[in-house]
Amino acid sequence: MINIYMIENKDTTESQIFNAAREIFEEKGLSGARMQEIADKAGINKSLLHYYYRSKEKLFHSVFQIIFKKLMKEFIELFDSDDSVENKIRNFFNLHISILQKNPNIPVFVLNEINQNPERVLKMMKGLEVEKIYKKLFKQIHEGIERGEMRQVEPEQVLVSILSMSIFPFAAKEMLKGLLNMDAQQFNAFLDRRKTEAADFVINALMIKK
Amino acid sequence: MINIYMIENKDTTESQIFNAAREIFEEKGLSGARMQEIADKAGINKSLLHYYYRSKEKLFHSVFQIIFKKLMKEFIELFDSDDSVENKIRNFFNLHISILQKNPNIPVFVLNEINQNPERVLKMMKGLEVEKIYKKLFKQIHEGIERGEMRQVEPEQVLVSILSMSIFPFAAKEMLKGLLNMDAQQFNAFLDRRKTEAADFVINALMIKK
DNA sequence: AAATGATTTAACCATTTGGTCAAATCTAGT
DNA sequence: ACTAGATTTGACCAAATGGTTAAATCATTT
Repeated sequence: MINIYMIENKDTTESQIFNAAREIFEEKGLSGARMQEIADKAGINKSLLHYYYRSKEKLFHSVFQIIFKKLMKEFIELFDSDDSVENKIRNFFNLHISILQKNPNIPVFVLNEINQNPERVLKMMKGLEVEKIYKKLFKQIHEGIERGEMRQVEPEQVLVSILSMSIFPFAAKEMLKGLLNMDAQQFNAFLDRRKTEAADFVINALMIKK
Repeated sequence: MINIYMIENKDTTESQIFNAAREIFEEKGLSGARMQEIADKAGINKSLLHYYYRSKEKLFHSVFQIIFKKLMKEFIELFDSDDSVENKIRNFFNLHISILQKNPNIPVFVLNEINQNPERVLKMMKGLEVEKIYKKLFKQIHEGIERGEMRQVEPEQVLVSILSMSIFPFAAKEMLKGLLNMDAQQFNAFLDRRKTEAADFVINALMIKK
């Protein structure tokens, strides 16, 4: 079976299949994707898909699992550090928006599948130490409030706001482009500015100014 | 439970079909929905679907159009008023989160379809006066900045942040429940608190305190 | 080069699915 | 009651789709 480090290896048939499947599934979702289309994109016979991954469901599961776990690991690494809250927020928006600019389809893909099949995702999350995403951050926020440096906020709300502000613009990309009347280039520049603007926004919402 | 997204006349066959289609499409999306399933839910024959709506695509289009336009109208009404920025923000989170609590599937449904078929959505938006969503709000923010009451923010970023913070929690609902270890009831209470917490958050991010 | 096991292909298959059609039934106007 | 038009049904169809299978080909070992 494929693992996270094999995605890059473009030589093997298995990774060719995997990468083709990843592209198609990201674009069209589970029910929208066609096995024939994946085979075509991988440049192989449809039977070969079933030779490596016995069914569409299994192929999808491998693809989804790897993308989802990678995403979660990024969140965890960033928020589980001993860095200051302010630095975590700045680094998060910077890094995370940059990653999604290169993989703009991931948010809708993941959100859609989560809604379609919550059990799968919940099971996956149990395998990861997801509480690492917020454990330290929440403690830091509580301390900040006690010290009188931060407003009386609910840490869960802050975390959700941070995730919202970085993920949603990608999920709603096409709508926002239409709404704000931007072309692809302008929207990309908007996202570049957002890396610091969103961080400033959150920090100002959080901190009590002197 | 009756809410504004249901079409008024519940008696006619057409509205029965429409409501069944709305439920199934919201849950499973265009490619995931089955005409037979919609017919079953409407309590009618599958042929009747094709009698009223000639094809799956046409049925989907009617459903999507109505949901999307209603959604946009809400945004417009709220932001196009002469209310203060602060009131607009408070009213928006209050009203919008309440509506989505009753229709929690709409965000993923709409976001997914927007990504699948951006042209359809863009065409729809041209029919509405979408610029009304931000025209007055942006002017108010610019004035607030000039008066020294608001930080030097980019109005577009603020609008996107507001939309993110209210819509994303619904799109990511199942993931957030898993992440924060909440059951349905706890998550609903979380959303209730969010109506004011999110508004406070944005207002604090925006305003310069004395 | 023969044998063996892994990989790849082409031809099929069964089911699902969106859609059609002609007949039946119901409704309203005369 | 009769007719015309709208509504509803059940039987059917063609295409699409996920999946299977047996045979062919390739690579490796002996």
